[in-house]
Amino acid sequence: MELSTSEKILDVAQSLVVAGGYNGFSYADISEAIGIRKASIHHHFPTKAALVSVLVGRYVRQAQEGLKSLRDHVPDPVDQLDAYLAYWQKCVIDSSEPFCVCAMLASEMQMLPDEVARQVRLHFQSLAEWLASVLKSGEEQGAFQLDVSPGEEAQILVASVHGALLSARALGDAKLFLAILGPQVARLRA
Amino acid sequence: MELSTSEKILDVAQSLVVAGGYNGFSYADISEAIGIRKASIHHHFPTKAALVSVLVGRYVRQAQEGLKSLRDHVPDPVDQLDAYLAYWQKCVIDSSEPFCVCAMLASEMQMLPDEVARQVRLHFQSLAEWLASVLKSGEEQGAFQLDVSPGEEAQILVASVHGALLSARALGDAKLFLAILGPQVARLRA
DNA sequence: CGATGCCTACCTATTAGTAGGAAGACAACA
DNA sequence: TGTTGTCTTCCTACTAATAGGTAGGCATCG
Repeated sequence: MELSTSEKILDVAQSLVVAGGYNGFSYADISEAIGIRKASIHHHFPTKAALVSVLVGRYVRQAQEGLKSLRDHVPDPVDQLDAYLAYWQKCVIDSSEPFCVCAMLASEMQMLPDEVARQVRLHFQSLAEWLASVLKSGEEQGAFQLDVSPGEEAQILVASVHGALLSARALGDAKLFLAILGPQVARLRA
Repeated sequence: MELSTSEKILDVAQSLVVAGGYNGFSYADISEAIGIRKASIHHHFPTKAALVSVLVGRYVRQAQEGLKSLRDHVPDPVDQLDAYLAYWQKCVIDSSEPFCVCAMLASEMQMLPDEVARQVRLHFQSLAEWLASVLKSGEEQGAFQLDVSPGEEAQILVASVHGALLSARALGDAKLFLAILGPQVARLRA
């Protein structure tokens, strides 16, 4: 089935945000990409702030669903963590989405519309919570051995993932992502 | 002594880049901040690309000088690493420069002028090299115990530092930086 | 003198956003 | 059945503000 126009707009806008952030794209860019007039985009999303807010909302929801289904369908916490990292590794390798929308926006935090900033903050929190719960389960099963609390270890992982995405992008070296995260998860293993 | 106009321009532009990236500021912003006309800025820096290139060049040079003098004046590799992290911790805590210029620009890599992208890439490389040499010295002295090679461990640290800066910014929590980096350097200690 | 620093005044392209209309889909209804 | 009326989608055409950048003039200083 064909994608609806508003979904096409969101898809294009998302890849533009990933590429250049909130100030790195315009309605004209989207217009050109999907063959529609600028005014038609305003019909679907009255302001840029509203567009990005819907976009981030969708992204956060999809991420939460993905992480939740990972916890539900993959039994082993070690495999859950591996699957999460494999997702990003794939994104980086095939350049389909070589950066996290919320990480991108977090770097521009100070100039984001309030609502978007709030959403980004919540995403960082819920991601850390998910990782903390995975690490805690793994620790209880004796599969992980943590130096600090699951919550603190989760914050380290969140930072490592985003930092590794950034390094890979900066150096144009997709393999760098796993080179950084590999040792980081290896040391968690009991 | 008074700062020269071009240094004032660079200072303001740098804090604007840190806040919002390459596309997050304009000549008008600088003009307003230092009380000078837009055209006068063009007199000092003919194009925005040239301005940012000079700005990044200055930043990279200062960083290299700082790191070099740290290696020269601080004997212990462990103290060298601590001093490097203390520098960023201070920047984050007092909000003087809560993010790395090159990390900010790295996130926008795909839309940067070629010359600036090159400079950012080089900064990431030289930072990793410095950290690798510090880690190697520390390992040889028995002060560090590394799981992987100094080079790989350095890439992990670069990613951790930038990721921690990003998390601290995203959550608006300055203490998060050290909460992430503390355990990371602790595990390196023999 | 010439170079430097800063100015006024201007330019063109692009920005986000608006007003109002045409075309089609889809009911409700006589 | 045809005929409304409304809703959605997209359009042309426009706006005011801002973007980066240019031309040329006026002081000042070595």
